[in-house]
Amino acid sequence: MTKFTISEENHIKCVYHLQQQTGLVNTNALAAEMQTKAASVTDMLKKLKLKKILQYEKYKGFKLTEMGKKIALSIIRKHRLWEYFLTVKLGFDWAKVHAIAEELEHISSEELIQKLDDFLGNPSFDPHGDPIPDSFGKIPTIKQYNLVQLPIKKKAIVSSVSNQSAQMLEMLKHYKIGIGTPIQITKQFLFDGSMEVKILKNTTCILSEQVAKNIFVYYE
Amino acid sequence: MTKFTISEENHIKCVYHLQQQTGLVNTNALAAEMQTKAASVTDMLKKLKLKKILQYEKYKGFKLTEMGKKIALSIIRKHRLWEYFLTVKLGFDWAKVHAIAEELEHISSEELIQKLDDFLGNPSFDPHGDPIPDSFGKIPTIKQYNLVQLPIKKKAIVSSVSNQSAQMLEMLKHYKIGIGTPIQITKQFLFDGSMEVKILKNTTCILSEQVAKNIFVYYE
DNA sequence: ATTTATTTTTAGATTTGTCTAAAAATATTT
DNA sequence: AAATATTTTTAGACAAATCTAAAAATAAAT
Repeated sequence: MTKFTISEENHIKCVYHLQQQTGLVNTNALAAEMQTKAASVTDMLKKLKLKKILQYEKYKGFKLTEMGKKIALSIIRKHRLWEYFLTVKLGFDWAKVHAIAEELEHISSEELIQKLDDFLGNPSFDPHGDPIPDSFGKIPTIKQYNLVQLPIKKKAIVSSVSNQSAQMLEMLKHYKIGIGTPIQITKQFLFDGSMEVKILKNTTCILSEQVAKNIFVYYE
Repeated sequence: MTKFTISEENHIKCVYHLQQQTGLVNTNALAAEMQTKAASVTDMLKKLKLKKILQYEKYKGFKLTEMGKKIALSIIRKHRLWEYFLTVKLGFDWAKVHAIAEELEHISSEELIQKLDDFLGNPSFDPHGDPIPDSFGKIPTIKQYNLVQLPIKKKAIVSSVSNQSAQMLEMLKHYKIGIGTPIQITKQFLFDGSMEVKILKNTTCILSEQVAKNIFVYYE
């Protein structure tokens, strides 16, 4: 795979995210997302078209080629693996990891990413609950559930937490619930939606419905 | 501390290394080391002088200011911590880590480096045996010894290995000797310089003088 | 102490990524 | 469908980091 500049990589990644929502992407949308000007985007589009990253007709909008998608996914893979590393291994707050991963995702070594992936235990989701593509660009299709949806007694793994307020993080820290923690609902209290949850194999705790619906898990 | 471009950082680091050997650095030497042209170096020198990183008089050679040294040391710190991470945590060969660390050293977050340092257990030496400056730029002065110099029975920590041939690495892997491994000489055989070495608290092994002089340790 | 060689700097060009302002294409409204 | 508004592209400029070729300063050699 050819090498790209940081600016090129950022544009590719951004087009990928936009076209997930809208199919075809247009110049102004990309400019807004990239915090740059439409004219600059046009320049970049020409360059990326030449490199066969984009299908692009003047005034008509654009989208990634297969090659372009592959590159986007490899950048997203790096980003999410680094985010996982920063939170799970270095103990960063969820809120801070994105900006740092924006830099780390441009480190080029493929071997580094493969080894990092193994070191982390080949996680399927980053700390924000977004799936981590594998080295072929395949995105895991395992469904995520929040704890309200999780069947009782089913063993599952915490994959993400949607509400990342300080209070929430504080609470999770107290109960030693983190990304990758094995978890199991042992009892449900229907009158208020709260539940008893077994963590690891040790502790149990009671979580309110309010909290439970913000904790996401997957199983199998 | 102000922000610098990757190119600026690389020049600063390079001047630091050169002035360690020669005191004053001259244009051609830096150009050679940076794999660039003398004219490009002159341009960069002007820029760095303006930013008060260098003391520089036309045609007279140059060296870093105190500020410049501080910045150089913070880059070197990052480089060596990442090298340590790559070998000890990700299992990279010594030979491969330098190139990757050249990229990682430019990631800007100070908090990242502080957390990485803690995660690694605040190591004093990188896998090549070079000292890792602390967050104030202080370089550890603890002396390193090779195993031939290490007093018998003295408990020490493996800090680096100078001969990084495949055979050597193979052997170290087999005996589970790595950076950070506690080690102790239990017996010396004067007739051939070989020695019996206790590793961790478990295994012992016999190392030839040839091998022993390539393994570096520190204690206290 | 001249001449010659080496080192360093300047002057001017190039590439990359960005910008502004104006022109061109497309969309929307009356 | 003509007028107006919006979007997109072009044209030309600029800063950063590099280069080549030539000039200037310094060092070495006769």
